[in-house]
Amino acid sequence: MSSAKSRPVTLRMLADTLGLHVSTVSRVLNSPGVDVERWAATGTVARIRDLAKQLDYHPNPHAASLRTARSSLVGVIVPRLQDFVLATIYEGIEEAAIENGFSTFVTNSMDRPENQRIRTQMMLERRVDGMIFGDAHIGEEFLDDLAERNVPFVLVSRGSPNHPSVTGDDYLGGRLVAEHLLATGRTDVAILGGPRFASTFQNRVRGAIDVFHAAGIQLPEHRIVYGDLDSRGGRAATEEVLATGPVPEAIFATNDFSAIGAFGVLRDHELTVPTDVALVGFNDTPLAAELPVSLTTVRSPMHTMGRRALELLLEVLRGNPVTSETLRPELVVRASTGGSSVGRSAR
Amino acid sequence: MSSAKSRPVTLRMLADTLGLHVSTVSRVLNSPGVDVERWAATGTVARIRDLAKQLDYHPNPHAASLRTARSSLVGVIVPRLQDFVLATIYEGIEEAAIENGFSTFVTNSMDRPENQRIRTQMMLERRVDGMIFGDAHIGEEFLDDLAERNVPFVLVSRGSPNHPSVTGDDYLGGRLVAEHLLATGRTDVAILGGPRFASTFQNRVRGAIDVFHAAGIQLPEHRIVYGDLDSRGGRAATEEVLATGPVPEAIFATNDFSAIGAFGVLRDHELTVPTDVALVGFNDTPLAAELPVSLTTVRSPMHTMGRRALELLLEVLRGNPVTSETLRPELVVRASTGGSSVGRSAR
DNA sequence: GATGGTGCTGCAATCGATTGTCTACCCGGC
DNA sequence: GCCGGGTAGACAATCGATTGCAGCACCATC
Repeated sequence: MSSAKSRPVTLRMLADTLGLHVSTVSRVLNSPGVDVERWAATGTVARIRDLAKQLDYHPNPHAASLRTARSSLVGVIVPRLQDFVLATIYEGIEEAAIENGFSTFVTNSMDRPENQRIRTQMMLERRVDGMIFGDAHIGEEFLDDLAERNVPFVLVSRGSPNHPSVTGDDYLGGRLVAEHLLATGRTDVAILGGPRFASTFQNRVRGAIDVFHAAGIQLPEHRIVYGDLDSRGGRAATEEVLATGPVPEAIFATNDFSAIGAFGVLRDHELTVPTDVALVGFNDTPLAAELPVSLTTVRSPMHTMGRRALELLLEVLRGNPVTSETLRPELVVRASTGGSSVGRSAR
Repeated sequence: MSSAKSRPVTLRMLADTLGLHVSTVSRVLNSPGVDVERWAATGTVARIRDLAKQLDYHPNPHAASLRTARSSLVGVIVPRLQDFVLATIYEGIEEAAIENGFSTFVTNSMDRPENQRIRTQMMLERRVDGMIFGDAHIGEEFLDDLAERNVPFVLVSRGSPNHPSVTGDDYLGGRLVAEHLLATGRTDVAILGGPRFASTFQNRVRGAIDVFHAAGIQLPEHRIVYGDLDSRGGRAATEEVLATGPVPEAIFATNDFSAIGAFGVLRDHELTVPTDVALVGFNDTPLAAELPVSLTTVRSPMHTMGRRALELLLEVLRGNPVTSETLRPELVVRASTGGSSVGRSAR
């Protein structure tokens, strides 16, 4: 009745129906384009290829991986896929993986080192060819261990001095924000600084601080609040800013989600953006442009970052030397710093 | 110098160093708990297990899959991982997969049927044991084809009459919203209805319409706008609502992101939420609670939905009969319909 | 006419685990 | 002394593809 789940076509089936040996068929199907002539007569090549197409042959990846000890699999670990930024980076990774005949496993570490370890272990047991980490912690020795065990990997989004990575230029991003704020006349600025273990946030903060410093402005300690930066965390951090000092002229939220939380708090305190307080986010997520008061932010090439990370990993897998890459961010000025009074995207 | 990437431990190594046969070792390591006694003497079992632990043995999944024709892999296709809702569902899927010794591949279809086909094909070539689709389209024959080819799969989030699925009760969700709006005195309501091919949105709309209808209210056609519902789409849809009729008393945005777009448009038109227009979203994403005016919405158990979908798939894989499941949503009343004037979450 | 390519294809080992079938041994019972 | 029946474990085939090594035919060259 039901077209039984017919066993997949194997190399042997092809070989037998063609009266050839599996090895011949294998070589022909694995040789790209022209240099297949090296392995079989033109007619034979055609017959093999035709039959393979006709029967919809696809090699069993488990058999191939068993033999070659390569799996064309990469493991990806991110803090959290719910985070738009990481989801986008992953989309880039996955897209590039497909283009290169690779497949990816993703999992969340929730930024907890023990998860990172366990999940990495699981992926290695699955015999992935390499790993991509989006959740590197500053000063962690885990990555060094892995490198010592010769596990191929690259970092994305967050960097680490001794390992190849693809990141945004967060330091520059931070500088751009600070310069924009200075240029629009705000010198009393609070920063929602994100977790201390993430290079992204720390570099953004450093960039901003350096610019202010160069302008002769020293941000007092209570103006920088560290902590988790989802929209909830942004709310908490902003409350803290308002609780520990006078209302600042501007708030630099080092990601867009925390900016949304900040918006809410400011509104609760009957403070208007941008007249009472200017607000800047980071990442230019789609929401930034669509908020009631559109958000000034820094656009970072998240998708590209993911793509490049995968491509870098491929280089590592090929045994080629690689160097870390830094992608250039771009300031997007909108209404929340008085850029354009319309609540529309500037795109 | 560098601790060479020592070849992984194999069954044969264990067997040889213990002076046993691989088959014995295999059986012992694969037998759970007690009935291992069937295969080897107590002492032998201990020796095998100890050595396996000591050498950190992990079976080569490719070898096992080749032999057993099972991979413990599942493929997941979602419209887009950037979408918080789908990302959360996927997190649930992945979590449950890990607990059951499975691994998952995810990919985006961007809701385009040809992508769905191609990506599914790729996953089948990777020899996944089953598939989970989060992007079912109403009236599409692709899933029927797959079912006919005996590919095990389940649907999640969006349902389809003839295939097992785990969904939220979107119809009920729609009803809850409409009842709440009626109860708070709004009868002229516009609905941002989402794409027509997605059961989720369509059921939410139907639920709302049915309630109004039962109350003797017939929503005019121009009050329901269909189309993509990211924050950008929500903006466009809301503009259309305002352009094609008088300002409604309430807007039911069938997901939270479109509600954010709606917020922006209303603000541009100098309309206040909830006094001029009430606003309701759907999904209760974290942003909903943190918006300047916190958003009334419907909480749907996204994470659980993902978990159940994977568990359902496992039942299918075991050959057990399964029935679709519907998870109960919950109305969360906040400031955007006048529920609580504070911009805080009610949590 | 022997030698040596070269062009095409076959042989067989191998990757690591799973699993149906067999065997050797021990024990008790008659 | 022989038989039946466990127990503890070994043997060997198998999954499907990859790849080093031959082998053979045919032609050209010296």
